[in-house]
Amino acid sequence: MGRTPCCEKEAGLKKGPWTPEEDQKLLAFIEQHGHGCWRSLPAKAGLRRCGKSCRLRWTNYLRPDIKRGKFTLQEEQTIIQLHALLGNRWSAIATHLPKRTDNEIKNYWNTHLKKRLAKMGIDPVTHKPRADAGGAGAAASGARYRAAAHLSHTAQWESARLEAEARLAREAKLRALASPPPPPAPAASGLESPTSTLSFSESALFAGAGHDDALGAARAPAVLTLRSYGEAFGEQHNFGDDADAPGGFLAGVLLDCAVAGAEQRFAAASADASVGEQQQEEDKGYWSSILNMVNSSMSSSSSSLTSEAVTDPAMYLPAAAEF
DNA sequence: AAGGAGATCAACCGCCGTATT
DNA sequence: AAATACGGCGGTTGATCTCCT
Repeated sequence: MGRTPCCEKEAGLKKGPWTPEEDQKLLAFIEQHGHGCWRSLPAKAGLRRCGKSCRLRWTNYLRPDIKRGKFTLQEEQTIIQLHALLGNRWSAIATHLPKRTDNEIKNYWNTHLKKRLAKMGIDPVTHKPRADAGGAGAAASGARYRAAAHLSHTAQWESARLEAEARLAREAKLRALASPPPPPAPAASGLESPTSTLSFSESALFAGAGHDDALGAARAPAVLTLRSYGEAFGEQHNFGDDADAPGGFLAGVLLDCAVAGAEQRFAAASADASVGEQQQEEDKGYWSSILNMVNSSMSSSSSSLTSEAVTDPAMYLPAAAEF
């Protein structure tokens, strides 16, 4: 009954940090044979490790397509936005950050971003200004609370959509394996995602931006979030009145948090002489870039993001601080 | 220079959903 | 249908590094 017995509990397996020799063995084996079944890999590669440990070492460290080092501002923004949408679903967030591992993103969130948001008076879990923060937080508008009330619903909506995307992708892959490949699709028709609210032209942007099609499609919701920033900004300023539009409310919360947090932080910084000028400049640049994204999408369209807006690389660059 | 505190991050642990027998 | 393995995920830990006193 069942599969062959697992030998994972086998005694004498090594734990702890990997040595360069072990890395070399694992790399050499995978380069030559691929990883195949992780369970049987250690024995074949001559490693006294469990398969799980090998898989982890490969996916988090040895894989050649891993980018290491400091996170860029754009990456930070993406993480914050996606965390607001998806919560602690690090693997889902990692699919939108090419070459970053879920473990790295999780670590970065826990050691940097979470603290930074908390310091700014934003609850890193709800992405709302903390009730006990006072100041700008206490002065939150009715719209902010209205937005908060919809947060859960919106996140669930987006989460369900992402799951549907994944399911459809799996099914498509299975179909592709079972039948000969279709002729190349026309450049811009008939490829709309059945679940995404993103137009093909928007999805295609990623595919044409140096990523493969699958990755481009996977990143599409990130664009959705950026567009939502624009929608929310319009909503907050009476540009639109579609209160039930998915994404808009959530983005409203984020934008509101960003502004309130920045205001509060700057006020605190002014009062507290211990906060250095450099830190203030960093914060200004950080939050103004978020606002810049909003403005970029606003200027191209008040209700939706055009392809021109997204293809403009300047949209992802830090804006000059104009506080 | 030394020691303590805090920050960082690689790796482990335990759980869960899916695949396999 | 049930039992079991496998792969993946998120939470947590602990060794190491860096900064501060």
